[in-house]
Amino acid sequence: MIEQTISQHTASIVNEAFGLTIEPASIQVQKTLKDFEGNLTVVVFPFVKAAKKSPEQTGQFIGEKLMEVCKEVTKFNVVKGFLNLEIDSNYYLNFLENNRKDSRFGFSKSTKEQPIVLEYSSPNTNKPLHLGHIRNNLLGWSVAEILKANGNIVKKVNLVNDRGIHICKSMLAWELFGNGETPENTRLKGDHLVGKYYVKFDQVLKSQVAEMVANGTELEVAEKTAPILLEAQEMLRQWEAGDEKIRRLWEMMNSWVYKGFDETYQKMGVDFDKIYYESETYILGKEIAIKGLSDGHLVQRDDSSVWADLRDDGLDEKILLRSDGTSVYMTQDLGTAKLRHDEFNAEKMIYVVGNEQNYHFDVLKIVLRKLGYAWADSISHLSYGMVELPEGKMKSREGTVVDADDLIENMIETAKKTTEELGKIDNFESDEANALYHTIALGALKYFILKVDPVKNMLFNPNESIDFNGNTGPFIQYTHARIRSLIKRSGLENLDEKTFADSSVLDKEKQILMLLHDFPNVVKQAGDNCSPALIANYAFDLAKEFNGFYQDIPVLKEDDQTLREFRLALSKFTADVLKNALGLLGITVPERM
RNA sequence: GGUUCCGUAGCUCAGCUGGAUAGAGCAACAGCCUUCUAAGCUGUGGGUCGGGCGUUCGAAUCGCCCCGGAAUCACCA
Repeated sequence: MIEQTISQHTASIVNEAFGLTIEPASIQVQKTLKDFEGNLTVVVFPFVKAAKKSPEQTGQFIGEKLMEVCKEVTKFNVVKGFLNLEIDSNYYLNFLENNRKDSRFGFSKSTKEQPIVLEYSSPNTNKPLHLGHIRNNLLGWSVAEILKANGNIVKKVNLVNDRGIHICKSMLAWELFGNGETPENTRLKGDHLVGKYYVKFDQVLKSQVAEMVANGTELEVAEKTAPILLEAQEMLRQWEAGDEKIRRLWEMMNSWVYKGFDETYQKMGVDFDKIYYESETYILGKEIAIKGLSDGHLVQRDDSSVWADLRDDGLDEKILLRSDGTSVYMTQDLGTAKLRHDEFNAEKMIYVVGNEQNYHFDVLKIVLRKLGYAWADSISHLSYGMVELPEGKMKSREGTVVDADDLIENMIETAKKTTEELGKIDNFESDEANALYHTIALGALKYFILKVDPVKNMLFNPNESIDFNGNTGPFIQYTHARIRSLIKRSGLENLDEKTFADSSVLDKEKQILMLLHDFPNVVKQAGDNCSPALIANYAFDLAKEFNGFYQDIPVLKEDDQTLREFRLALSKFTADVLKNALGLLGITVPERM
């Protein structure tokens, strides 16, 4: 990388001339601002004191020295404390030569042996997926791809929350009011059917509570003792006792949900290497707690409940075993963490879970550390913000959730409508057209979600839907398609044997080359920060730079054969990088659109 | 109340390991389709980077204090 070369040279120049020892990595070499001449800029303020010269003189001095030792630097100028360097176009042409045929440009080879285990999705099986789950799923899948691109082995796991009181609520309501409805005889997607009865339960519960209150019961009491709620709790007890009839009902309804989820997962393009079911893992963790107690890391109270005391770590006390000896959510997570760590020999374990559980993961790590597990610090929580609607938070009770399936269907419909209006598909087969609608719709949705920094809450306005113009997935897809068509029309698809060492390069082309040159860095940074947003914004910058330039330069009409071929090669490489970048976001690029 | 996170243009978001005149897109306005895809391009207007103090050659970026918003603090998951 040219930036590093310059850093190193600068460090040794500064060391020799001013006696200042400085880490090359801490020297700032950044892109030169648009309005100044040059490509890369060294910030020389940090050396001024040691140089005992003015910033301008210091810059001048370092610039002259750099010209001597660094052949890639062809010119320089100094503005205040900024040393602007012009980099030899041949450097970027060589870069193009050496990388443009590499279909995995920007990605590292796998060098690791231990995998990173990444958990995401982790749905409840009592209702269909909504927009919040979409953010989780897209983030998880994309981060997995980005980590792979950085040479990691990644195992994607899903811990399905398939048991508990919420499931029993759906089951009970279906039993009472279902009239034998099934996905087959209602033609409803299984998860939606089950979700319908979860809502039904809530309605009945509410009316029972209202009735009790009207008859003089206190609200708080009513909310805890409504008949249908007691019945659901009884059902959970029977489930835990292994009651055959309840188990059969449970299995049947869960199987409906899984089928529905699979369909949604498939549409989103996400998948898993392993699926855990909480019904199989919820008992784990108890032993860990018991052992922790006998090892003296935990304390037992008079009612025989078991607690972890985290007050030394600035947190509170946390219960791990109830007085009846059963485990809580935290205890289960201790168990599944250990299971996962042992099963995969994981180097790292990442949990993609919403930021409402930040506290939970803080506690989880500290408890594991307290219990003496050395790998506690290999756990990290990839926390992400909520998706909010213009009215505020999504609330399932108030019917303000944006359903995942509905949203995807709407987007595909919009993509279809827009495409037809633009008259783009006149010569498409219907299969290709349908595939295109899906590609564009999902491209828009994925980009919309992933371009936002994960830690931030984000806003989704269903009325405005998702745009296809501007800083969007379809814009980048469009740029790619346009390049592919350009190459196709040129009849020069195979440029692999050509070299462009002597081509003249325009400033704007250099800008594009510099962006392409940056891609491996961006991938690395995205990996370090687990942030698809960096990739998304990079892809947009690249597409915009390309579009803005080649819009007005006639590539195919160019008389100079070498220049034409150079521009085509640059275009093709840009298309490949766009494809690679979007691939990390799960966005596919169409050949034409 | 304690803890954590967020606050940048009318709206949605970049920029944050301190660097030059804070950037995009949308919306608004003005142009560009006999020229490789107009899902595009070019231009105009729009900002006390929530507020204050501090650190320094330099702060949207770091520290402290306020203000506003969110999450969380269960023998729920």
